[in-house]
Amino acid sequence: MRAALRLFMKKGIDGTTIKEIARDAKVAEGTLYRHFKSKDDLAWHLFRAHLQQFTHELESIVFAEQTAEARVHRFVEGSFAAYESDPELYTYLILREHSELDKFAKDDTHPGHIVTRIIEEGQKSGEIKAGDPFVLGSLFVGGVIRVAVVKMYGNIREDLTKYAGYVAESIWMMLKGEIHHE
Amino acid sequence: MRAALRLFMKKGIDGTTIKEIARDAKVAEGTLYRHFKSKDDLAWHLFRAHLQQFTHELESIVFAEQTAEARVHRFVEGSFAAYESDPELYTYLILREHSELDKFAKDDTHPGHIVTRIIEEGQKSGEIKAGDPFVLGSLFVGGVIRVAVVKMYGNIREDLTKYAGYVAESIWMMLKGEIHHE
Amino acid sequence: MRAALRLFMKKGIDGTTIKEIARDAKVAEGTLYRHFKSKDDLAWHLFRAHLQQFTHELESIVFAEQTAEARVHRFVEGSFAAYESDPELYTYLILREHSELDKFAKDDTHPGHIVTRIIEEGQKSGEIKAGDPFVLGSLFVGGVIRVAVVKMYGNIREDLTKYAGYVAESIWMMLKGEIHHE
Amino acid sequence: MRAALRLFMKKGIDGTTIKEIARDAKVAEGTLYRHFKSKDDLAWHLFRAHLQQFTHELESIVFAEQTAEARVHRFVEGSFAAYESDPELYTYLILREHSELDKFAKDDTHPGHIVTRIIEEGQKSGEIKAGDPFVLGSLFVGGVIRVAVVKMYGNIREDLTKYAGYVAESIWMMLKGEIHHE
DNA sequence: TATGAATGAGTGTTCATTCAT
DNA sequence: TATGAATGAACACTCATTCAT
Repeated sequence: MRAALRLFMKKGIDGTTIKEIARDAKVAEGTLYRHFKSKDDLAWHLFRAHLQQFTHELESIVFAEQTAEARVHRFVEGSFAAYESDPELYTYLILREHSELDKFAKDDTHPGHIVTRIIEEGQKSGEIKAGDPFVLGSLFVGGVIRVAVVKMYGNIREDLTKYAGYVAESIWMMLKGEIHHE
Repeated sequence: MRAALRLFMKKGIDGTTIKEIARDAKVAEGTLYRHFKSKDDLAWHLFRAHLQQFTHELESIVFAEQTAEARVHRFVEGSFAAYESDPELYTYLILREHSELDKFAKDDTHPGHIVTRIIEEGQKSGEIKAGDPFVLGSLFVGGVIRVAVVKMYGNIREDLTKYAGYVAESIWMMLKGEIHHE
Repeated sequence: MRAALRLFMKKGIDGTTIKEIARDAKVAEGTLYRHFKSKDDLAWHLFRAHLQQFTHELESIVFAEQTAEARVHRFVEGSFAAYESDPELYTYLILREHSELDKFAKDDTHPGHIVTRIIEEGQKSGEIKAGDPFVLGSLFVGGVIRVAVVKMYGNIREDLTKYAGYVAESIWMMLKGEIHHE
Repeated sequence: MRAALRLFMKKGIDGTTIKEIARDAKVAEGTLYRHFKSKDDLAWHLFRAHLQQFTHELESIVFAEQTAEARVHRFVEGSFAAYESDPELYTYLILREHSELDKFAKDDTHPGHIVTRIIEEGQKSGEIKAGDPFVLGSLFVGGVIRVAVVKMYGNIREDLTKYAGYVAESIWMMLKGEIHHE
């Protein structure tokens, strides 16, 4: 629901009332309860459904590639393209990941897993340097997320897709195995 | 206030009630209002005072160094040491930075500024490669933050200080000027 | 709202809680807020709407008469009839005029204005004696109000309408021009 | 307590906090409880003591006179003089008589009793016309009170003592026995 | 099926009162 | 005796949820 998304993003989940969502969505409050068990349920669906879709799309794009380096590029491009295609939605996804949504079980469907897999497979093949995959994965995915956050706060003005290549290369510098000079 | 910190961290600011804080702190609700004008005021003090102190300390450590590379190391070490010295506090600082605290003015005292300065000065001296400092800074600081978040969620178990050198080197690979290939 | 009226009258506005009103009115607290923005809003509506209606009705009855003496009679009759038709309401109107309602703007719609006009017009025509119209008006309206208050406190037991003629004549003795000695 | 009086008058009893009274009186909150059992006790003392003193003084002045007419004059003069000598105090006495003080038992010491006695004795001697003494007394005392209220709200600007003679004569016109033309 | 008025538990906050110092 | 920090019951008000229409 677009209306709920916009409101959740702007004012947080707790800060948004069912009345507001209903008004913006031009339905009655009671009607929302035919579709969602509760407000939390609505927030959870909104979050979960979109995150899942994003993760799956990104997954298929990324793992169509065979080299770790290409995968990193696809991941960054895919993430930035998604953000720019719907900044409202992705802002919500990023910013509400923690905070109010902590009450819901953390689970498996998360882009972090893509990154972990890129790294583990890359390490196995020697393309990516040694080190705890969670640490390396955090550096990777944390950077990508942060770029979006900083853009959202207005310090980055250009379309993120412009930076995708640069960002992917930078991250690759950080990850690549030292031997693979070639 | 330890109790408030723990609760804010666990359940968010809006999700925590004054009654809970008072009970955990073993004082009466009214007593809290002798020290803080409101719940938001409490959250804001908790956030602001500690963030400021952390930023200032980190700043003096980092800029005691002259080379960009050393600065990056100090930044990572300082951040991880701070986190480990009081994970509760830093988890709160990291997790609540966005979301509920948005209602308070975003301002100047933020570790992000340290990173931006490291990068801008490093670019001037040629130690750090060209590129939008906010993009590069986001990659840097986003990675550091994310490592702490992932540790908090349990996927990293070791003391973060153990990883500081590795993380700093990784980030340095990402930032360093290409000329410096030696 | 009957319940609110009764309670406000008995215990004052500040002394009455929303919970009590809701209980007496057999609705939930929240329901009251569908109809009134706040407790003050409820008190204000109760006060204002009724006072206005009373003033307007009294005005048209009084100024249908042409002589000052007849107007005084109509004013007293109208006031006492109103009181007896709904002592609860008028007790509230009289008792809460000052005190808690001071926070609301004092304005134009008030029976005091009727009295002032009766006196000013009566003085112009020579029917009413000279003197500050506000002083004379206070003697007039103060007496009428006080009779109702004393009845409310139980020292007068009969229906006030029985006294209307006597009271009006008494007031007229006080107001009439000295020339009009028959 | 001057401070309490001023505050009670300005903001009502419920609207005034012990903290405010203590601050204005330059004592600690706890100290007030050495002198008064509770806030209501303080209000009650303030009200009762002053009302009693006023009533007693007025009583001795009024009943020093032997004729009803002179007594009416003394009553009005005494009331207006008291008001002007301390408008703050008498405003409090008049305006808070009902409302918040209803919680305290209505009792005997009240200027209304003076008026009732003037009238009953005047009727016995034939100086004052027939009629329910409470009705006549209400017209009398209600007028006097109202003049003070209207002055307080600003519609009468002169010193009330200036009007005392005029007001007393007016009231006397209303009360005097018809035979006593002399 | 859709509505939105009604509900009442729960919120942040206030403040009369107590009591250790 | 005087203080003022601490208390916690009580308040006005909100809002997720229900349910008669």
